[in-house]
Amino acid sequence: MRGLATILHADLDAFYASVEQRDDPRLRDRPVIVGGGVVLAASYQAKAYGVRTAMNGRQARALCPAAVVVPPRMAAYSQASRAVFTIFRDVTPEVEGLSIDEAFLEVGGLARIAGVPREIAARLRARVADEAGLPITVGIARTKFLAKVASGVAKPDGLLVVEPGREREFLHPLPVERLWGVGTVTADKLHELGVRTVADVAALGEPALVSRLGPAAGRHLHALAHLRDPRPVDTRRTRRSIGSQRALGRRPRTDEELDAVLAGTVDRLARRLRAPKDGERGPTGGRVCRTVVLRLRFGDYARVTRSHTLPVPTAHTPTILAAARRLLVAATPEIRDRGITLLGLSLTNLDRDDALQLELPLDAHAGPALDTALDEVRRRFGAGSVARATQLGRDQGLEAPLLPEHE
DNA sequence: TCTGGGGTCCTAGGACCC
DNA sequence: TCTGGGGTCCTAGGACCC
Repeated sequence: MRGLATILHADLDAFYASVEQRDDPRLRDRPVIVGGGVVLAASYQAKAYGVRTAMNGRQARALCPAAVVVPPRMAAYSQASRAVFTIFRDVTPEVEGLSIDEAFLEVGGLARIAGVPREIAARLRARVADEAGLPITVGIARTKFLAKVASGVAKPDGLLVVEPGREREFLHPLPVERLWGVGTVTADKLHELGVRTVADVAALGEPALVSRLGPAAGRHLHALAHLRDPRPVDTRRTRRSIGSQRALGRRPRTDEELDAVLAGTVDRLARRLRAPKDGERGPTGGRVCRTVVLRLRFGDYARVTRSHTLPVPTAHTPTILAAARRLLVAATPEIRDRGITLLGLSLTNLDRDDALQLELPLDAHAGPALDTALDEVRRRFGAGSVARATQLGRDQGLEAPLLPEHE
């Protein structure tokens, strides 16, 4: 039973840099850059000099010579994130994490016990400041999209409510670049159509947007410009892929070096699959993957992917490594040709690992160990499951010798 | 600008099946 | 013998986000 949707978008400000300023008083009120080769985060004092996330480190230091550059401490950021998400979930169980530092909170049902949304958000901001020591901006609206846009407008350390009925006057004057989902490419395409504000988008009409941006993006943007966004806060979203990649520099690499990097990457990823940490999206349990994606960046910085889908989902390191190696070997001639500057791997098509793994002695055909195992299968998957599994095994050409005929 | 590392979602073409 | 539409799965690439 959801009441009228009221959605908070809570977004920590300059997250990594704020954690550094919190943990080292000497950094407070000073320009701080997290990351060396490239800027992972910049404090607002550094942003004032034009420093931006993802900027080249040398360029950033040139813009802001007074900045303190600190190496990232990912463990500290994870811990800070968990503390903040604990506060979120204390406000409402309906929390949907978007990333390490932002989430949607549905507070529509809380009016009678917790007050109006502005009060709920003000208390949330105060608690995050007091208990986690971090600045956070909150946008409030009837839809996710507007809440997200509102927090972006209110940053840093702000609170902005888009009042019901006043959505259009808030949204339409904004430049299209403000919209969630519009990046440089889409913004350029819109500019070519003479579109600069959201009002221009709304006036354009869906067919024109679809023909320029494609069906999904066009329809989506058209709906958003007309304030239509039915997406509810979804607490159950789970990860769709995990990945890891490493920049390799320009130096030539031997096949052996690349294989070692690949093996290390597969090992880390497979471990994460089998035993994921409780992340901002809540406990995930064991996972399996079915598709292995090799990511390469050549010497000229062009990127490609090569993928393979396995017949059966797995979290088995050697199985994943074998698939990844085949992809890498197939790409080796091109790598020799063009050089390689990045090697990465993604595991996608994730699913819950709900396969029941039971170890049985080899001679268990009719023994009590088998009966116990089959009881467990029936308990977990229902009375007919053993018979279905037997048939499935036959269909796939397995003899299914352990499964009794009479089921 | 000599360019990280972690993700999400969409598109398009080909294979394959009915 | 040729042609048809609909649907799913796989692969590769691209835009976008933090």
